[in-house]
Amino acid sequence: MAKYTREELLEKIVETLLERGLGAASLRPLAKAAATSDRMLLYYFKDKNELLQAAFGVLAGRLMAQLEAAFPEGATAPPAELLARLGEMTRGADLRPAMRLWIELTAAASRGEEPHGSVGAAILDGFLAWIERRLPAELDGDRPAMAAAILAAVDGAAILDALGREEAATSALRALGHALEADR
Amino acid sequence: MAKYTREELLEKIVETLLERGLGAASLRPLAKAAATSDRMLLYYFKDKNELLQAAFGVLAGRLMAQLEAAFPEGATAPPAELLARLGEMTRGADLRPAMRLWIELTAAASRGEEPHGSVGAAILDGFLAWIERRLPAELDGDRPAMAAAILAAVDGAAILDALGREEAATSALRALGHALEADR
DNA sequence: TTCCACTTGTAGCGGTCGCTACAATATGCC
DNA sequence: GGCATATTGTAGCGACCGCTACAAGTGGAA
Repeated sequence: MAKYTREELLEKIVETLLERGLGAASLRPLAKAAATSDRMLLYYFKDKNELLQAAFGVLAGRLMAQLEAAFPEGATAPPAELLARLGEMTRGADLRPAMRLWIELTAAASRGEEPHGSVGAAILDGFLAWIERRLPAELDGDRPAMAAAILAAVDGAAILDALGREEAATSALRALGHALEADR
Repeated sequence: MAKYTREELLEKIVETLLERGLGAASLRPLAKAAATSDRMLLYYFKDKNELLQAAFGVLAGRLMAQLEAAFPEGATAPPAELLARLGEMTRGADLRPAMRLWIELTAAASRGEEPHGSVGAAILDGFLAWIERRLPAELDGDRPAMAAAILAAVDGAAILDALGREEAATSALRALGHALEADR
């Protein structure tokens, strides 16, 4: 019997990642936060990249579950409402750390680092598809474009938030929502 | 007479930063790319943070000049057109590296790192003000909110781009532009 | 020419990084 | 109990990090 299973370890890693960010994600600190040693992390994961990849997998699963809970499969909403609710969720206290991590992941991906690039793209595709499924079928424009628009708006607001301009983020989302409402 | 002035050094640092990113910005590589030594960087700048801060200052100035050239002070445009043109510019080949760097800067800022936080916030405020000045005075909603909306849309598109989803970024900008057009 | 301040090179400090070699311990199976 | 296998600890490698001490070189002013 191992002291910790790979999965338990992963949960703690995800926690630490959310709390401290990708920049602070070196083996020894991660291990310490998970009450184990760097040696053990590399026992369960062949290298740091595999560890991160697995952790992001877990995290993406969690996020999807949270989204699902707030917005069950089958339900749909007009773009403006979807944007408003997603904005509210992603900017709330419990998803903030995830959005920060998301920006860090994107930053690393933009420089071609792996596994960040492929992991990030996969998560993004997942979110795009998720949003698209929640858009009414009778939408006049194409739904993929509308899904992309909503995701871009949420991510843009996350950037404003990350720089401490929460009022700007709030009004940006409101203005974009208003525009989407008028657009039909 | 020094071999290089502080300003010449800074120009090359900015170039390297744009090319290789914030993650690769350690003193020795930066110095090498500028054909000098880490020793000299710390002769002209009291530490790495001061160097970065100065470099970002130079970069922000450059960007503003480019924006200014494409969109002189005094000119205004309706939100949809402004968004379209800004999107085109920031996603073009010559501003891409700057947008990547912008995301990296935001990522660092979101973790409270300095000087990234204050530098990033200052640049963001500058852009917001710049956009606001180019919005028609007779805009019905408040102009700050519209400026924030446009900036968020551009930044959101930059995130999609950074993750290799350029088609999604394109259609997101188009959809948001269309919505802004309908909203009056 | 002498002198002094500015500029630059060399070397190295203490620290962290990812990762590995190797040995010790613990655990389940026969 | 004996044994193989799974788990964990200890130690350290070579590379890089930001930064500093110190001395040498350089050029202009007097």
